[in-house]
Amino acid sequence: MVTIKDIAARLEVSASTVGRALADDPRISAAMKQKVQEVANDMGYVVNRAARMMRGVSSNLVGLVVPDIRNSFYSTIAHALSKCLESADLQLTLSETDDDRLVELRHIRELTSVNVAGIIIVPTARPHPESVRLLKMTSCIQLLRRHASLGEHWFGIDDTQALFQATRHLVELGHQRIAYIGGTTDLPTGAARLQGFHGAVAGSKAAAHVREELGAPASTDFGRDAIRRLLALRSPPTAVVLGSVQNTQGALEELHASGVSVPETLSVVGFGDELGFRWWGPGLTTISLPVSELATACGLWFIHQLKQKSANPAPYSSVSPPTLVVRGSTRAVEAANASRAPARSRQLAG
Amino acid sequence: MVTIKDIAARLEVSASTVGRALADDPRISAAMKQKVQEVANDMGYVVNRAARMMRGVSSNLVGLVVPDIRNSFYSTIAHALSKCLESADLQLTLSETDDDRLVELRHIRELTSVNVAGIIIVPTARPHPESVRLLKMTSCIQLLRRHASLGEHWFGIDDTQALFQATRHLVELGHQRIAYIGGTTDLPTGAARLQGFHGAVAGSKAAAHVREELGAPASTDFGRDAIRRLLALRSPPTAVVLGSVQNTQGALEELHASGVSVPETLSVVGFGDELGFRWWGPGLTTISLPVSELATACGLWFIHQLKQKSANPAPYSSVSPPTLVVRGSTRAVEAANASRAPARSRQLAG
DNA sequence: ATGAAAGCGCTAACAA
DNA sequence: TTGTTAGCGCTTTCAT
Repeated sequence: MVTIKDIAARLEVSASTVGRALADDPRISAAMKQKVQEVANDMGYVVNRAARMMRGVSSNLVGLVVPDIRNSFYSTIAHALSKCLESADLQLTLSETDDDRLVELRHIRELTSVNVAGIIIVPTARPHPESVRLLKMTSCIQLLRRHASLGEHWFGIDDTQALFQATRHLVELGHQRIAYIGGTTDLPTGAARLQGFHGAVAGSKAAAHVREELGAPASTDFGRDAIRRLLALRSPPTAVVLGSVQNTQGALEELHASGVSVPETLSVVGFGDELGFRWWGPGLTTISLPVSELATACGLWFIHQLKQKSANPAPYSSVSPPTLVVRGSTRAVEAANASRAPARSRQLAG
Repeated sequence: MVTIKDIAARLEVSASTVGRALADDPRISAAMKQKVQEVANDMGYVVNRAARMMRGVSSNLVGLVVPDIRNSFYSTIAHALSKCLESADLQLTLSETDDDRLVELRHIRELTSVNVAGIIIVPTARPHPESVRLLKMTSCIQLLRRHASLGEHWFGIDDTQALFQATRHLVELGHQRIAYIGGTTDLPTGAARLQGFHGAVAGSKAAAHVREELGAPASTDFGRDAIRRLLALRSPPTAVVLGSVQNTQGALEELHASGVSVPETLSVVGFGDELGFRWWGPGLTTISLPVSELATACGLWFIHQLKQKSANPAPYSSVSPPTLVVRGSTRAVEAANASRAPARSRQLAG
């Protein structure tokens, strides 16, 4: 490895001169800078970040901590952040937690030990106290999910609004037996989405016939099974709204496999707008979330915050609005349906 | 930050004792190790990797360099590697090149400057000479794509075989006017796939009626446009085989949008087996690639190689076989079709 | 079984 | 404008 000393030796100047020249220090003459640059290039010099870090400067590494990068939400985020941080000469490191707080802790430990410039995290449901302690010492931004103990910096999506819109759409189409398939309320996102769902049916005729299937949000299997259970009911729902991408994917597979006619028998509103949702059956009506924009906003803010380098940057949080994309998988309950099915339900309710 | 010295001070021993205890050095008494561990935990000590690295030890960072993490190939790889490396206490850093050799160079520079333990890379078509030089100094494994200048370590897929199988399937179904949509031959993968396609039609009646649409493999738009062009031909193909995931996705969207009946009018073989390909129209017949397994194998090998820490590890490369998954989007040319269409083609060929 | 001390490559305070 | 020197936290001889 060629070091600053090697360059200094070759030019017969001191190491600090070279160091300063490389750092574009105003005290160094242009001529010297020029020469240093040349020799550095010639010898193939690359800074040793480790050494630099020992002088207190934090690294140019930014930790991204997500549950699973295969989830397109997170790969979209990783991409957007990577692009964004690149312009500030920052490198992204990737850590996957699998939604396990111990794995999360291990990764956070790792990240602190390499002195990351900061951490952008989609936290697990209840982070380990030690994780919390470590994150307090770093500049940390939360993404999508928000956990109070991890500080005020948060970029997220209005999950309540998302499910409210989705469900409202079904209510307005006249659906009364509406089911929700989504994550449990452990995660703040799960709770918020469920709340949106309830908010939308509240006060409508649908309120009495609502059914929830809550499970692991990151599992396609759960989505599949939930659909199966719903279809097996004596009076199955006429519409279903999904509360997570994976659950949606599982549900779509099951619906496709079981040959249920959508939207004739069942209206479906998905969560997220994955590639392929457009061509699922009649086209999936779904909630589209501005994930990429969110991540970019987060990255920009992170860089900004880093530049300030004030010990306690102003807390900031932002919520982005979701959009409902209406395609073919939802329609108004048919007259026949409306007279037959609700009659049954009414009995149940009464 | 609590350092080794702080622990030493508290225990009233020397820093080296603490260091050794933490490193589980055999010369330290069990009792001392015990005490050191306790105090370290108590004070919340985390190693300073930068300091450690200055002592010559390379970091626990492994650079993963891919074109675009949103591509599910690469996110699958990132996931598998991350899981795999985690067990060896290694961290993955993520770099996206966008298939731009200058961006690639920047990232590789960055990675060398943080002294990564190694780099796992899906190289661009023609890496910059400086990139090549830098990579020579690191332990580097190539994934999927292979560039001779980057050494012998490579884990990939038999691309030729993949397209051979896919195309052969169509030939055996009696198709004669078969089109190929895929990447240009700049990339070794593109060249290999095209070769597989040609190999499969060679000697068959289809050989004379083959048509190629070569473009950007990472572009869904190209797939969309290519399909449009093919359908507009006076004598359009009866079957099409795809040579990249994104091209496939674009093609599927276009076919869905334009309402072409598959497989009646056109048989389609996709590339890769994405979530959603199963439910596209009649189910997409496609080439499934063992990407996750590949990445795991690569990760395991990387760890193995790291442990050897011999200067020149034995070069190794491995090719994994693809599998053809037959679903509804391909079928034998109909009798009517077989008599009508080829008649036309034969005139063209004659 | 433990301690003292040197030094990794770089930066920054202090000198010249 | 450039040089000298100290020290970041850790590992690793060499001593004890």
